[in-house]
Amino acid sequence: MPELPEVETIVRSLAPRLRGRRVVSAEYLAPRALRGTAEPPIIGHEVREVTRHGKFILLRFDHGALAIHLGMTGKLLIDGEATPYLRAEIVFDKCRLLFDDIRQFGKMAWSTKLPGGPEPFDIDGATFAKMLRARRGVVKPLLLNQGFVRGLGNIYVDEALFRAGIDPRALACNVSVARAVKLHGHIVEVLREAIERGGSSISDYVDADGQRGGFQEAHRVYGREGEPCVVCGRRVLRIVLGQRGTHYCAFCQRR
DNA sequence: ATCTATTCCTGGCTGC
DNA sequence: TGCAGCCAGGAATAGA
Repeated sequence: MPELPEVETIVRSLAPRLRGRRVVSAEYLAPRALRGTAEPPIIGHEVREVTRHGKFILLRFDHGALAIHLGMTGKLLIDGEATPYLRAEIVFDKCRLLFDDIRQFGKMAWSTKLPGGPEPFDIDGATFAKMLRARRGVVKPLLLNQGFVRGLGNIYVDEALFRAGIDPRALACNVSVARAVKLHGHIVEVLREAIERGGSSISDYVDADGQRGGFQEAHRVYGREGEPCVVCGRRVLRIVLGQRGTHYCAFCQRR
C-alpha cells in the first residue's frame, strides 16, 4: 500500500527516467483508471519534472500535470512486463510507463486540483501541535485524513503513534503540546527512515524498477499483532478503529 | 465539524 | 483438492 515513503521512492526512481521524455502515445485500458475524466492531452509533450504531492505522483508538463494515485495495489513500472492488470500504458520516446493495478483503486487525472493539508515536512512541531489540538476527533483517523496532513497511511500512522507513545484512540484535543510536538518529530522521523529504506513492501508494493522496499522489517507494531512489543515485551494488540486495522501496545501507548 | 457505514476490487487466506 | 466466504484498505460518498 503506497503511502508517502513508497510514493517518494517511486518518484525518485521515475524522475531521472522520465524527465525530458516526450510522450509518443498513450492507451488507457481500463475506463476506471481515468474515472470518466478526459484523456490527458499529453501526446507530443515533454515531461519537465516528476514530483510528489502527498500520495499523488505528478508528471509535470508545461501546460499542466498528470496526477496519479496508486490506491492500494497500483504500480508504475518503467519498461516492465505487461500483466493482466495493466490499466494504462504511456509510451515515451525512449521508454514506456506501465500503470498496473490489481484492485483498481488507483486513478489518474489531468491537472486536477490537488487536495490536502500540508506535508508533515513543511510544518514545524509547534504548528502541528496547534493544528492537532484544534481538532475534536480521535487522533488516528485524523492523521489518516489527507486534508489534515498529506501522505500518511495506515502503516506510518500506527508506527508514528507507537514511537510517540500515544494511544491511537486518544482525542486530538487531549494530546498535550509537548506530546504533539514529539508526535510530529516521530512522523517526520519514521517517514524519513522509510524513504531511506525504499518504503515498506507488505504485499504488492514495488518501485518503478520493480524493486521491493525494506522498511517492513523495521515495523514495530504494524503487522505484528501478538508479537512482543519491542520496548516492553507485552503483546502487540490489534483493534479496528475507523474501519482500519490498528496495531499498538497498550502499555507503551497512553491516551 | 465529525461520526458511521458503504462502495469500489481481487488475491490470498481460512475453514470445512 | 475444491470451494465458499471473508479479509485487506485509500478515499469518495451518503447520511446522521
